[in-house]
Amino acid sequence: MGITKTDHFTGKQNELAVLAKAIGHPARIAILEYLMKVDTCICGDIVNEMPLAQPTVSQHLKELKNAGLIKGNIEGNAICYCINEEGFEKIKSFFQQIDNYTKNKKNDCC
Amino acid sequence: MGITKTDHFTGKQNELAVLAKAIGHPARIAILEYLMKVDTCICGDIVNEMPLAQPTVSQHLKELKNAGLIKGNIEGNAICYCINEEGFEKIKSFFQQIDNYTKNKKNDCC
DNA sequence: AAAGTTTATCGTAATATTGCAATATAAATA
DNA sequence: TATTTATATTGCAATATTACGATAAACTTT
Repeated sequence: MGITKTDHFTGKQNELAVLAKAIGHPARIAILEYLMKVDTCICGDIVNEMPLAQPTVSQHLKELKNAGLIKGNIEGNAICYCINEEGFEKIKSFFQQIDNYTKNKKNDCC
Repeated sequence: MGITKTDHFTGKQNELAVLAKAIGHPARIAILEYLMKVDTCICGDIVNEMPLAQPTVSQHLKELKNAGLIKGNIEGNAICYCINEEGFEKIKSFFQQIDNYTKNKKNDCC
């Protein structure tokens, strides 16, 4: 079908899935890494840094923004994108949960 | 196209993308949470806990296993699945990197 | 105003994902 | 050995994703 049955899962599970899914593409990871590297909002050359066509990069940026992992403002004829820490905060607790679990894990059969 | 241009990205970026993508589905998050909750390898009732048909759950388990997020052994006529901490270790450093960045972030225009 | 620059959107093709019914496989048990 | 139980695989339909050319939109510069 290709359609995810979100109705059957909790809001948190769906929210986390959206965030993880957004990270789940090498181009989007490369974009996030680039935004961290330059540490500035004059990011007009993201397209030049990517091995993808401009419309494709634009689409990936849109997805990152929709997921809440980056934020951006219009600045003249350039767009200013940067990391949105709020999005990452939401994922953090999930990984802390995993971390916590693995430290106290009792079973060891696998 | 639907095909990801993995060739143009680094091995790390692709590896991380695979892991994040595997987490990027509510059913797979629910499975991971369940495995943590029960903290045992007698996990034969994952299917009963999920609002999905048995073949669908089996497929999601397979994807989690392929990504290295869970591991499993055959135990009689039941399968023993549990969290594979190695997979999560690989993601951890990426989030630490993000965390580190947001703490020292200089720009604040967005 | 015209031309240039930069990013977004539209349309489309190719491939991937999701989900399930049907069936297969494999071990446990009667 | 036949039946039951539990998981995996196959095959398929519906939808989603990825990528890009063409074009639009919006601002800058000449």
